[in-house]
Amino acid sequence: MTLTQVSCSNCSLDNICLPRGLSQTEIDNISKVVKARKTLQRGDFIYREGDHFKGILAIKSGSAKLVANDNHGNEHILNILLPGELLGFDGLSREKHGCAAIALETMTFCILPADSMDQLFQNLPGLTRELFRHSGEKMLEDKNQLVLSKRPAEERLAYFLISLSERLKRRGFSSSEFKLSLTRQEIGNHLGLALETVSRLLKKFQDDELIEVQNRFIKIKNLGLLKNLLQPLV
Amino acid sequence: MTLTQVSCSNCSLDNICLPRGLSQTEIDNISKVVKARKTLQRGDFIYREGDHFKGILAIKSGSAKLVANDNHGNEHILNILLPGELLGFDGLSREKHGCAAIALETMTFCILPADSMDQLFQNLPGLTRELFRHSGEKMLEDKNQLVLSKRPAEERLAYFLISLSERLKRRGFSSSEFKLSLTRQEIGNHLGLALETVSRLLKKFQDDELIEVQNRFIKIKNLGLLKNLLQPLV
DNA sequence: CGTATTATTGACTCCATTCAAAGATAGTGG
DNA sequence: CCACTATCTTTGAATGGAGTCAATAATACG
Repeated sequence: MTLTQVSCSNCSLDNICLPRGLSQTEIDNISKVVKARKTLQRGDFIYREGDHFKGILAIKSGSAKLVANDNHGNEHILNILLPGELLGFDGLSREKHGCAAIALETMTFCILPADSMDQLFQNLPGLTRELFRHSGEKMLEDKNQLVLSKRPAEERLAYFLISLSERLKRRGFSSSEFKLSLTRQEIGNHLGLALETVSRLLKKFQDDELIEVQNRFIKIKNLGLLKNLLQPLV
Repeated sequence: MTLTQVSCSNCSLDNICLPRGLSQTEIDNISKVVKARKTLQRGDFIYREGDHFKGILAIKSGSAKLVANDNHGNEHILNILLPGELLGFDGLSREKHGCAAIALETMTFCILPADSMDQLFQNLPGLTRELFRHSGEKMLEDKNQLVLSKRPAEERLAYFLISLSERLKRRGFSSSEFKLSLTRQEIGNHLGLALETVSRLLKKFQDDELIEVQNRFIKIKNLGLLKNLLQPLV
């Protein structure tokens, strides 16, 4: 993979990515060390479990999944990452990645290289705080997922759809219509459900006129009712 | 609660707490801002959900639980914290705590105050890295829990016992005999199981001579066999 | 010593899984 | 462009693991 210099100040993600809330000088400083990698295709590894930590990544376009493997060869999809979101934190503590990141579709991303991070900590306390903020945010999401994992199948799937919708909205995409770049298998894996259960529930949601499903395209028809399904959460 | 000045350099937790791997000068710098709070009792709140973030805490003695509440009044125990472990990260991103922390038994802790953190980031990149390391560590644990939440009851309980044992060992406590400061209810809540299931499984583990249970005292008799139960994990 | 909380044990029920088979979709090469 | 294949999705029927309900026993606590 080749690296190219990027400019954060004219990036289309400027106010949803790292620099959010930083001064122009600070952004210029970041620009100096941020690199962009070229395009990946569905199934390509962004990094593998055990890979040396090379930095925090920001998704510019496309999406990715974080995957942990147990020693029976089962994949566990821990997280889905959308444009403007950061990944790589799983490599922060041990210099090695604790799980793999895999492209779900054609995607591009930027890198905040590990070797310049210490220097950034010293020069840009604002960035440091922002990174902590982001990592705290990720932890809260994990907590939510953990609470969710104890809830019945219907709630899990409803929450999954709502959460995707809200995250897409936050990034300026349509929150009511989107394409899932995941198979039923992958959704089920992520939520701890059998793929058949996912299929049945999507059908049920459609029958109840909460959503419209066309293969991997989802149209949310009644967000209110969908949210009612997870009354007990949040 | 009253705060008192502490010295990190002669703390009994010196090499398992924050300062691990920092220079003497750096430790002295931390000492200047770290405060200690007085003793809490079982059931006391360390902080509540929604409380303003006041800093990262380090447990000196005793244990605590992190609890999230859904809006039906159900508690969800997200994590158990042991001596030498850090908490408070859930308040880092939004300046407000995302969950509550409650003492499980008599306990004491130190505080790295929020208002001195920016200053520390600038002066002590080593500490910043250490904090990131710790927060990354916590995220890996969360990932493990997430993977675990999809596994059958037996594996979840086995993993819970093994994980406690290993964490206690790392901190210099006995890894084969310890007191659970949790009720069956709380264990079940944490693992997403009914309290009856926890009771039945502890009995089963005892019948299989993996452990010895005496109320809340646990003695691990055959760690190897216990670990076999979770072949598929880690 | 008596009361409240916590733990054990059994019987029954149900949600989600597994197994199985058929149908739809996407991608490939002739 | 169509046929062919691999992959993914839907749907039904049967099974089982863990939950719920209920009653008793043990422990902790004032």
